[in-house]
Amino acid sequence: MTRGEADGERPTLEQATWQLRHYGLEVDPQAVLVAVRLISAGARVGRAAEAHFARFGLSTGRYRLLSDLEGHGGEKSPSQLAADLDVSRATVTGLLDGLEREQLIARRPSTEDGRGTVAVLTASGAQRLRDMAPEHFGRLEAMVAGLSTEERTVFLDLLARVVHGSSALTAD
Amino acid sequence: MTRGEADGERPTLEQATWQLRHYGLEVDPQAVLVAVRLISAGARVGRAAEAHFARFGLSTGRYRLLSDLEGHGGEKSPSQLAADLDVSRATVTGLLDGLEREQLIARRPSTEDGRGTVAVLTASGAQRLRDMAPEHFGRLEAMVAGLSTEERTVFLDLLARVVHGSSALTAD
DNA sequence: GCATAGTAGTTAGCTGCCTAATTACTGCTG
DNA sequence: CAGCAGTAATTAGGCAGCTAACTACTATGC
Repeated sequence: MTRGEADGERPTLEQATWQLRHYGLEVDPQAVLVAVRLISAGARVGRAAEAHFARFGLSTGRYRLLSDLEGHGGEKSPSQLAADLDVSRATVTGLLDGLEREQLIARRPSTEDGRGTVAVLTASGAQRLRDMAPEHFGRLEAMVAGLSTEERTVFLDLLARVVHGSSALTAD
Repeated sequence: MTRGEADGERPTLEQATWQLRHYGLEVDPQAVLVAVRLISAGARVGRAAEAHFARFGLSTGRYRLLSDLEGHGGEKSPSQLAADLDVSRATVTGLLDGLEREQLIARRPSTEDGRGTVAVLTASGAQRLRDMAPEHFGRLEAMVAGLSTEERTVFLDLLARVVHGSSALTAD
């Protein structure tokens, strides 16, 4: 291993510069680095969290669903869940299938809407969340432990501004 | 819609604080926010890039593979690709299958190793990359256009430090 | 009050990622 | 040089996301 640094350093500025020159583009290589490394860092932190979920038989999607349900009194319709988790209704159906199989949630027909269903957090589901919480949040905190409070504030601001910039593009 | 801000602002500090109190944890809510919003921002920017790839019949994985191939003289073994893209060899097999079907790459048996194969970027593959490059990099640049050069430098530094913090956890 | 448009949830089928197992070959070691 | 550990690529099977299409029901508008 000649590589001294982990690969939060990839691609390098040189690689980005080469690439842009190769295509003959007048784009700031540093800007490209910011975008690409943000994607990669997010995925990396996400995978680190996912690894912990897996020990409790959950995935990121399942965890987010349970957690969202808990923060909402333990009951919510699949459509609402899809909207709040920013995934499709079909995905929610799949997540609920898995969670129902393990009895972490239950499905009840809606009393108000004949088409509707309500996902209900079961006692096991709530317990599962409680079991994994300390280590989960501890791990998240550990990942950003290298940043001071001030740096975290700056980071959140910069993140928000990049997200804002990307929304403009997404809103096609 | 009462929501004035896009959802780079979710979860909110209040939500994180509530959750940590609910579980009785002594964890800094701001630290949790940083981790969670980083994951979400990375995914969002990634999806924005993916939307452009889709117009050219590619996915993020396929694009990364083609691009990596191009940066390496157009030839590489699947194992090497898996290592460099940080995915499993099985995933590379799947990506190559798709790319080969569209003739963007070709597979050749390795001359040195009887077990081995070499993925070769075809002329169409190189052309595809050239076709999408201007808009792709333009979009990446646009997403970070809200940050000054100094802010980008700070951002890259902070990102690297969070990645470093997460590596410690991943290296179980 | 009945036809039609819209919405809730599911299903089917795609991609991309994973791990585990399989097959084919290399290379070391006694 | 025979055997065996290791590596290359694929295959099989799983999950999570997607879109599109379908069913069942609601709500609206003549």
